[in-house]
Amino acid sequence: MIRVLLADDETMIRAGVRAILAADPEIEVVAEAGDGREAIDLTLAHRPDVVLLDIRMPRLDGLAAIAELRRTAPGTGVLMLTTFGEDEYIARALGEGASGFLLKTGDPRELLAGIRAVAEGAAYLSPKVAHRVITELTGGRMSRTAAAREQIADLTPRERDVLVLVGAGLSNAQIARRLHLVEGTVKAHVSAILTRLGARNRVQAAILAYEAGLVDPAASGS
Amino acid sequence: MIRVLLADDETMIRAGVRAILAADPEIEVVAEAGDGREAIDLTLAHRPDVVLLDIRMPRLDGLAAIAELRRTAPGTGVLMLTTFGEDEYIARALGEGASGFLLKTGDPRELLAGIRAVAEGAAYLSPKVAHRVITELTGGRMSRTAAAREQIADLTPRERDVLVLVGAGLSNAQIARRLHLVEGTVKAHVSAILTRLGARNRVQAAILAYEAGLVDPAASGS
DNA sequence: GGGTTCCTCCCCCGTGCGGGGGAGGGGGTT
DNA sequence: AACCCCCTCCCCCGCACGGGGGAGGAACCC
Repeated sequence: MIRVLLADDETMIRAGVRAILAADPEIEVVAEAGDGREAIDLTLAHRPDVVLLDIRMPRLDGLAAIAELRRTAPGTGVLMLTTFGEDEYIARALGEGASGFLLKTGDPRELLAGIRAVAEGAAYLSPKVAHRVITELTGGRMSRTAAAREQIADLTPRERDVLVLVGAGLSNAQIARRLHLVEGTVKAHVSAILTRLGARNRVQAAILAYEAGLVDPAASGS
Repeated sequence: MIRVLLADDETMIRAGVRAILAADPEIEVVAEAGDGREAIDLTLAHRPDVVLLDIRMPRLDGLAAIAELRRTAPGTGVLMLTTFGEDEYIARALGEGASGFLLKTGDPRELLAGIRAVAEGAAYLSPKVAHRVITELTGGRMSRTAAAREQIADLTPRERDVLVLVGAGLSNAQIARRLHLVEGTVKAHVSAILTRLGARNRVQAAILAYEAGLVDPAASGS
């Protein structure tokens, strides 16, 4: 028997999910919450196997609730419920410790499959977002990264050297010392970089470098 | 009916998987391959819904096979089979386009659940590796992101507003117009941001904002 | 009431940034 | 040979940036 807690501020959604889950004899909804705070309290009281968590909720939103749930009830699986188009939260939610993602627009069978998977400790991503999420997670931000890489590809090698250091937050003088150049030369390179990348200032160039994966984050501090 | 292709160089594994899948009336093993090359040829010939792919195989290993499968048979779901301890391949396999991961030491029900999930287009990660993989994937930048988030957390709300625009590459004057402020006020905020974040210039602040997920990439161009 | 923090705005001032243009040498291609 | 691109360095110049310090009003807490 899989015990489920259902947290969503929209009662219609709760009713729908409850109806779907009622059809499965192995799944039992033990409690329902209307906001994040309540979801945490009821989780501690009922100790469900899986918490279905809406991302947007009053008082304490789903994203913040995950972190607290992972601390206070580490054995409980967290499955996020989301509306199509809220992709930007997915990576963060997974980072906070969510085990899966379901689209509210998805097939009822996905809901059951997702709950089963999470109850066993597995991770489950809803079909329509699975590929996007994986490429985003593994790629760093693949869609943007691709564009950034293309732009950076037609920089000269030396310009890329300079761009890396720009991306680390170094001044032209610091870059000059690092590359054994005169500051004027660095300025010339930076100007060339800006025009080639279509960036208006070094901050935008730095962001592009960062998106393309040129920046070694460990070096950002030095 | 879910059509499955089974690719593994060890016949014992194939026999075991076949036995498990035989118990499920909805799943049919349409072909078996002993190496990666064969797996690709048979996939093109039989067009299965899901390919179960061992990571280590002769001729063409599983990792290389994924990439080719994604190109030649994009509609086919790829589910990796792995022995415990091969974690380092997981991230790369997912990056290549695999939809899931199963441990050979796992419960038979995981195998069935994973195949069903992947057949529907969802992603499935085996229980014992799910958490590690997610933390590793998000962790690539999560470790830094966590630090960046903490630093940014103790900015005032208004300072975060400014930082977002700094991260988009806007000048102080542009930020002032956007926020209906005088440029001097923006400069005061930026100065405060730099000292609080320990950044030496706005580029480093922008990188921190970017790492913390504050920057909306769509806005970077304006 | 006094205290704090935040937000807003003001001053001055030094310097780093970014655009303009030019110039020389080296390494390619045609 | 002539050509083009890359890398290096030089000049000037205007402006944006970043640090310093101060100040008033609003909101909060003790």
